[in-house]
Amino acid sequence: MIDLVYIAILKANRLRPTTVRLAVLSVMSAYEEGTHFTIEKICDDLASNGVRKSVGSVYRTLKEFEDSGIVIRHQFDSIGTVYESNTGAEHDHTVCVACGNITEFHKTEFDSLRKEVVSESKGRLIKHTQTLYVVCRDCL
Amino acid sequence: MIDLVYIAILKANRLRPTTVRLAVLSVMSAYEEGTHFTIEKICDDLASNGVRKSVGSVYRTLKEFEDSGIVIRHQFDSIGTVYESNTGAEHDHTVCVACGNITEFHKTEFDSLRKEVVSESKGRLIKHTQTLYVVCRDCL
DNA sequence: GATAATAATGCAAATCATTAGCATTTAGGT
DNA sequence: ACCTAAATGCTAATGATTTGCATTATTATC
Repeated sequence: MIDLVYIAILKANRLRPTTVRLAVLSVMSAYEEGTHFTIEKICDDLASNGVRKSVGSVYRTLKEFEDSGIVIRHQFDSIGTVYESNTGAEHDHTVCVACGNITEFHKTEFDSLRKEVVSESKGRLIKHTQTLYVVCRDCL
Repeated sequence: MIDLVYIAILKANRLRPTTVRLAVLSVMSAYEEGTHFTIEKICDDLASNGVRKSVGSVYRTLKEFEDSGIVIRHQFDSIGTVYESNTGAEHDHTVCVACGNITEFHKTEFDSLRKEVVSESKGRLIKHTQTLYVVCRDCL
């Protein structure tokens, strides 16, 4: 069963392997790596697969996944809340203000600059967000 | 009248100098530069000054100010929506996850890195946001 | 300065995304 | 299989923000 992988993921996070959670993991796994998706998209995809689950449960599930680090939640201006699978790879985002397309980038130079800023203020860095709002190549 | 300055600001943005707008500009001007404030704070301060205005009007006013570039709106994780007067000076933010204190910083090196990222993807940069979530010196 | 045309305001209802309560169902250990 | 704890569905509640509309204020015109 393919579900074994999902069950393992859930167990690793002390979450019981229930139908909602397995189904959400399943539709998520069909997305390309780096895909950003909404709660609504998950619900639609569940429905397309003939899985009828309540919106409330999907909200709860995504929140549990966020708490467990299985997904990361983002809030982008004029886009709203989106999620992505957490690959563990740090990255920032570009959002096209014309088409809404979201991409990721990573430049290590940013990290050292951020460390500088935080050490100058004598604080401790917990996390960061950086988003570049652009008009992408295709929309230009 | 001190109001002359506010009237000028509003006229420059094709906004009629009405009591709500003047009052909001007035309470905003009492804040230190770099202060981040909420709608609720504005409403409270209006009330403290004996100015009774509807919440709806304050929302409308702040949106108009945002559209005009008089203020900038931000959405921070676990803090929500805050505004600040737009001084025209580009900057990013640090938010203390313990006390909620918001500070600003600017490092030009970030700007050139961002330009690099955008030019590599052949897009055009419209704006950006960068927020460092920290535990500040005082909270450590 | 009075007046007509236009914009702004207050108020309450509507909206939107998200959360919570509670009765019912399901999973895990024994 | 059985019991306890957790998960689910459903609906109502929430909180922040927006909107419709009747009333009031501002501006441009005479």
